[in-house]
Amino acid sequence: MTEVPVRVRFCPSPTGSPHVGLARTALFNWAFARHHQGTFVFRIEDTDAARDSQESYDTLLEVLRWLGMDWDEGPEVGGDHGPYRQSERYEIYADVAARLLGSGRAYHCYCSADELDQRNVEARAQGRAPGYDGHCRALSAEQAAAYAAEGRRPVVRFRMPDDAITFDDLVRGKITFAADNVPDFVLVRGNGHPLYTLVNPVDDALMEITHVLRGEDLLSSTPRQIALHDALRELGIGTGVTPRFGHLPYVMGQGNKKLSKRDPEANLLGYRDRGFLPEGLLNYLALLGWAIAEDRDIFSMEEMVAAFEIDRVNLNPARFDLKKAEAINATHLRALDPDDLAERLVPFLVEAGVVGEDPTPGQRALLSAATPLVQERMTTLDECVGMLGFLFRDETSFTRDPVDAEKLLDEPGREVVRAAHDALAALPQWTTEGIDEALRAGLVDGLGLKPRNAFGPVRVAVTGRRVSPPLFESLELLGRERSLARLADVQPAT
RNA sequence: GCCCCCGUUGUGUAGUGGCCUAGCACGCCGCCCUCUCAAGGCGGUAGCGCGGGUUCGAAUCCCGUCGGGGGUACCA
Repeated sequence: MTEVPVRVRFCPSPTGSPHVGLARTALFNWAFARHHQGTFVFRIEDTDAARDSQESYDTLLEVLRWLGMDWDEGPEVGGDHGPYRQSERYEIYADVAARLLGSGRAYHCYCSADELDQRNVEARAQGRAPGYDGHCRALSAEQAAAYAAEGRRPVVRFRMPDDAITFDDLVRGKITFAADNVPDFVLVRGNGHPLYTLVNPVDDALMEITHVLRGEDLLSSTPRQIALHDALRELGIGTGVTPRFGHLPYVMGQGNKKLSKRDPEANLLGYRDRGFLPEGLLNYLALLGWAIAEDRDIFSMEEMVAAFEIDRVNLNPARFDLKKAEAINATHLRALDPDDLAERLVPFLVEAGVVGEDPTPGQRALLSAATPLVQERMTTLDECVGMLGFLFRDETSFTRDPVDAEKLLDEPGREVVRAAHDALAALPQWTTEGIDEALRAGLVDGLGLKPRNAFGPVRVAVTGRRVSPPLFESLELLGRERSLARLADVQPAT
C-alpha cells in the first residue's frame, strides 16, 4: 500500500519513569514498521535540560529492550541518520534556525513573557483567538536594535502561513485548522536552545520519517509542524516529504483522568518487577485502541505485526484496566512451555531470597518439577515466591502463616496432623498416589472427615498456608523426611 | 472564552444502512467439577448520551444538543 519504504520513529523525552501510554505508542509504531517491513527509529528528545535525566534515559532503553521492541536505528545501534539524541544535534538546529531566519520564514521576537500574557488576557476578554498576535512580525532594523539595546534576548518565532491547514489523519481522517487559530510559535528560546516545536519536525525531515504515530495530545500541534515541513522543503532541508500523521487515543486511568507518569498503575517498571510477561503486557496494551478480530483478544506479537493496520485503530480514549491486563497476562503465562516458565521464575525466587544467587542443580530440578503445579494458578511471576517458597525453605527458615495456623491448627486440627503423620510414616513408596491413598485411608475413612476438613490442617502444617499447590504432589516434592518433620512439628498438646 | 478531538454494557472492543431480539473478552453473580486456590465447563448480569431528521429500514448517514478530553508555553 505504501510506495516509499516506511520509516517511523518513537521519540520519548527522558523525563520521569516510563509509563504504559508510552509503551502503547511505541508498540503501535513498532508494529506498524514491522507490518510494512519498514524501519523503526528510536530517537531521544532531550532538549529540556531542566527535566531530562540520564537515569530516565537508561530506564527507557532498558524497558524497551525488556518489551522486545527492537529498533533499527537509534541509541546503541547507530544508523545513517544519527546522532539519535537531540542533545547531540544542537549545531544542526542552530543551522536550520539560521536558514529559516534568513529566508524570512522565521523572525526574531522581542516580546517579554509579561507582555505576551497581558495581550493574551485582553484578547481572550474580547473573545478573539488567543495566542501570539504578530507584534514582532515586521520589526524594522531600528526597532529590533532598540529592543536589543534594552537587553532583550529575542526568541525565534515561526511565521505561520495565512491559509488554513488541512491534513488527513491516519486514524481520524480529515482535520482542518483555520489560520487564525494557529499563531506564530517559538522555535528557539531566548537563551539559544531549540524547542520541541523545531527539533521534532526537523529531525523527522532529516531522518526521513514517513509516518508519525503519536498521542492525541499532539494533535493540535500538527498544523504547525506541517507548516514547518513546508518551509524546510522550500529550503531544501530533508527529503521534502511531509510525514503522514496519525493520532492515537489516550490511555486513561480510572475515571476520566489521563494516566500520569506519577500514577503507580502507569509505571512500566512496576509491571516488570511484578512479573508481568512482556508478551502479556504488550498484548494487553495492543487492545487499548485496537482489535485483532471480533472474537479474539489473545495473540502474539508476530500475529499482531501480521494483522496491524493503522486505520483500524480506534478513536476514543481507553481506560487502563488492571484486572483485564492481569487476565491477559495469566493466559500467556499458562501458554508458556513449563521449562521456559521455570527459567523466568528464577530471578523472582532469587530476589526473594528463597534460593541463592546461583541456584543449585537440585533446586533447579525441584523448580522444574514444581512449576507445572503452579502454572495455571499464577497471574504474575512474582506469585511463585508465595506459592513455592515452602518447597525451597529448609526447616530452619520455614514458617507458617500465623492466621492460617491459628485457624486450622487448633486442637482438633493437630489431631488430624498427627493422624496424617501416622498414616504416612510407614508409607513404602513416597509417591503422589501412595500419599493420596494413605491420607484418604487414614483421615477420610479412619477419622470420618470430609476431604476438605481432613486435608486443610495437613496443608497448613506442611506448606504453611491454607492455599497451596495440590497437597499430595507437594508432599511428594517436599520429600518424606521434610514432610514428616513438618507434620511432627505440629503435635497435639499432651 | 476560542480551536480541535471523542461518545456501543462497569471496562476494552466488534459493528462502516437490513446478517443486531447488538457479538466477543475482562469484571461481577450463580451452578458443576474439586484436597485448598486456581484452571476448566455451563448459565446469568449490564450498553448504542439525548433530540430531531434522511430512509421501506439507523448503533451505523445528516443536523442540533449534552457530556468528556486535549490545546491555547521561551514543556513535550
